[in-house]
Amino acid sequence: MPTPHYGQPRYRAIAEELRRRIEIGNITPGTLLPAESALMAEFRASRGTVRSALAELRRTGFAMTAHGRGTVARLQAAPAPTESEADGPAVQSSLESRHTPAGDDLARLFGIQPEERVLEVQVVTRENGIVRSVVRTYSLTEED
Amino acid sequence: MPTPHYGQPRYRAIAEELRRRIEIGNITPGTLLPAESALMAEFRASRGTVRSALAELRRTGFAMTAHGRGTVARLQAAPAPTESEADGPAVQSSLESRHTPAGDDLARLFGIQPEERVLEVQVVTRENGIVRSVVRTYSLTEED
DNA sequence: AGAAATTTGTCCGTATGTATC
DNA sequence: AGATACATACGGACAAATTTC
Repeated sequence: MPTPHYGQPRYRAIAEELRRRIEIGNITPGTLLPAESALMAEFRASRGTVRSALAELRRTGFAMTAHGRGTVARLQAAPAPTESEADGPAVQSSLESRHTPAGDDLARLFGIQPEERVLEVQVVTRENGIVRSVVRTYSLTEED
Repeated sequence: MPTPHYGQPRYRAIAEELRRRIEIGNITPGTLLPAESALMAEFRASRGTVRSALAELRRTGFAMTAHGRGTVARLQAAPAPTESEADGPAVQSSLESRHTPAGDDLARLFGIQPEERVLEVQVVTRENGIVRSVVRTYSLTEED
C-alpha cells in the first residue's frame, strides 16, 4: 500500500476521531481507550501510526499513557451544569486545540519562521453562558 | 542486533550526546545539525531511533525541525546569572499586557465587533532561557 | 523555470524488551 | 507464571518540502 497523506496524515485523522469520541462521551474520561492492538484492527493501521495518533492526543491534553496499563482519556472539566444548584454561577470551560502558523510575534519569541506551525490550545471559560475569558497557550509542536 | 535498553534507551543517549555538543558550542546554535542520514551513519542507528533522539531535543527545547530543511539548534538565551543556582531548571516568566483589537475569532466569542479592543495579558515562560510556552489571556476591558 | 538531489514526514512490517495486571 | 499492554529498535518504501544545479 502506498503512503498518500493528502491534506492530513492518517495518524492525525485517527487522533481526531478518538478525540471526537471522548468529547461526545462515547469514551468516558477517566477510562481506558482501546489498546493499541485494538486500534490497529479497527483503523486497519500499523502500530506506529496508532502510536502517533495517541501521541497527538497526549500533546493536545486529551489522554495520558502509562507503560503496561494503557491510555486513559483525560477529563476536560465541564461537570455538566445541571443548573439548579441554588445560585452559584454556572462556570463551564471548553478546550480545543489546533496547529496554526506562528505569525510574526510568536515566531520571534520561539525563534522560528512565521509560517512554521505551533500548537495552540484554547480554553474558553463561560459564566452563565457568557464568555468571560479566552486563554490561548502556544507551544512548539513536538512529535512522538 | 537485539533491543536491550537497560537504564536508558538508545535514542536518549544520542539526544544527550547532541545536546552536549550544542552546549559545548561544537554545534553552534542557529546552525543545522547533521542530517538524519549522517546521524544514522555516525551512531550506527536506524532512522527511527535517530528521529526519536531529535524529537527528544525538540521536547527539551534544544532544536527545531523544518520539513525539507533540517534540524536547527536553538539558541540559548542569556543564562540569567544571579541567584542560588541550586539545581533544577531555571524557570522565568515575564508578563505584559495591552489593549488590542479583538479580531474575528475573539470578536465572535465575546460577541463584540472585531475592531473593539480587548485586554490581552501575555505570559512568556522560559526554561533555561528557552521559550517554552506563551500564554495569552483575553478578557473584555471592564469599564466602571 | 525546471529537473535533480537532499532532507524531513508518513506508513508499513517485524522483533524484542519492560511494566502491569 | 502467564497474559496483556506499552516501549524501543530494526528495515524498507514512498510522499512532501526545500535547496541546489
